[in-house]
Amino acid sequence: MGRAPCCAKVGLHRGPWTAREDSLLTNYIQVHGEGNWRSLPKKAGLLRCGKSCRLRWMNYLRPDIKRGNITPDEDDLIVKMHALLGNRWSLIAGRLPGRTDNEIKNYWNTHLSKKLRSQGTDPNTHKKLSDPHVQEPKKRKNSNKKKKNNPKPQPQEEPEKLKVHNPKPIRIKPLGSFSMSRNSSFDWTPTTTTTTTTTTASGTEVADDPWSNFRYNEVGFLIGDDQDHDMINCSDLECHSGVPTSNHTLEKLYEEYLQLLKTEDHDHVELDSFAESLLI
DNA sequence: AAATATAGCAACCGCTGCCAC
DNA sequence: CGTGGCAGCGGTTGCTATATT
Repeated sequence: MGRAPCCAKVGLHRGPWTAREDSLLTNYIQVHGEGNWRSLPKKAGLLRCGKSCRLRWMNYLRPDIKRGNITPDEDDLIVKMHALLGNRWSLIAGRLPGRTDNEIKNYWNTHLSKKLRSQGTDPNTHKKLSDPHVQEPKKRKNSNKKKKNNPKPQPQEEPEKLKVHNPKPIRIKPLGSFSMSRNSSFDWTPTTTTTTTTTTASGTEVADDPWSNFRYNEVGFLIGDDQDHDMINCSDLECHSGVPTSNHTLEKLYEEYLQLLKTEDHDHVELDSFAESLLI
């Protein structure tokens, strides 16, 4: 089909990112902000496809990324959100501050689907399997025949794991007067790194209520009534501070969701419609 | 200790939807 | 209204690390 590829493949770097490339990309975005991915690599002095730059930034370099150690609460939330939303990883990720869609997708595929299966639940339908052992995940095709040929050029060191929270902006489908602009970018500057901490490997600060994550992240996702923000970001500081948010429907929504979940054998139709409402 | 299998995750690919013209 | 360009998303692949034989 006549469409040109997103970038010319010739002369562009592919595969793992080097520390220098990471640095170039990070520095550029810190100065100019996100967006214009197509032209970004050229301006930043990177021999990368814009798409690749975007992915690297979104999944690895963003300062608000929280890496590793998915907590049991997050685990539980992912399962519940998946039951509602299916494989809409970006939506699920939007409710887990600091987590990326890619990370959640990987976590689901490697951990949660197996866990559910072992519990006798079909990870796709979230219904009980008649025989938990019937549907084993299919084995991977490649068995790593060729190894060590092309050692991965690892960055000299892991990017610093900043304990910053800028809950991921969520793309919301336009509804009425409220619309999203795809070109919106959050203006992150290093000064924002003073925001509060979140989960760490050694200890979690997640509240006892497993839905606290859900609740506060919802704030960052649905606000928009009284402002013209296209993408809403909400720091932990704001979200944990107890300051009432501008949207009471959030609480309502959350309560409604809780009610639905409380009923053990919840009606799927209701849940589906609730999920629909989340998408709007 | 070496070979092989498996797990985990970063990155790529290609499609879709939105927006501007 | 149709078309093209772009960003974003989800599925898949490829590579490394770790476990097992």
